[in-house]
Amino acid sequence: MTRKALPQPERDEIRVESVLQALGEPVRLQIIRALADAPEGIACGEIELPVTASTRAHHLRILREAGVLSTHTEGTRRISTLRREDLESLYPGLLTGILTARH
Amino acid sequence: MTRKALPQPERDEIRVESVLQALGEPVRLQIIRALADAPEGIACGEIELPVTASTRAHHLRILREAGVLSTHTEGTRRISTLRREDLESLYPGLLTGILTARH
DNA sequence: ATCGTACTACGAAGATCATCGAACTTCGAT
DNA sequence: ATCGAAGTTCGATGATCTTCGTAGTACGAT
Repeated sequence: MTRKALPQPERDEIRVESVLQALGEPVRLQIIRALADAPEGIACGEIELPVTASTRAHHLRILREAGVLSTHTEGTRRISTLRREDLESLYPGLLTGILTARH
Repeated sequence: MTRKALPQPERDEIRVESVLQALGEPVRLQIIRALADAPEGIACGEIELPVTASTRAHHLRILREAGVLSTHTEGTRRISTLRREDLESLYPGLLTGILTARH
């Protein structure tokens, strides 16, 4: 089984603006909440979403390029995980603030 | 001198999604940073921004309707203040996280 | 080697958004 | 009562974004 990480910004390349823009979309917020409940990561197909697979891939790419999540391949699957440490170090409290919100 | 508050959502009507969407825009982030440095509030014309007055008004309205800031009139001027308490209570750490970010 | 699964990349369509100028309102000052 | 300053609203324009279907890639299993 092969394992490969997809390109993503280094911690010091992450910009608030991009992170907030990435998070300010309902579907992507849903993805983040799903990932928060799965520290070991989730395959993108496993997240229940009201959009097609290609749209799903689009949103995951935006989140990854913003630096919000990390993705690596495991066979044909792509496992995504929240970049909790990086986000917490850059914007302490932001993630928690978002995740603890009533929804 | 007349004083009147402009319509804005109650604390329990504020939605994360709207807040994040409001904050995920460069000009609006600039406004928030300016407001954070002025606890007593700022007249919208006093914030240096690379946009015209009407665009400025547009952004302030979005921020107000999202529940991020509060606006009241003072004569012909409109003073805006960050809704720090409400935001801190709803999403603890979020504002601080954003404001302490390198930019 | 062929097949199915999981996912991505591309191009198009429609929706949403930022921006502007022009017209209008409101207030304070002359 | 007229003027100027501060700010808003409206409609239009162009840019950006979400969404989709189709076609394609990569991998594991048969």
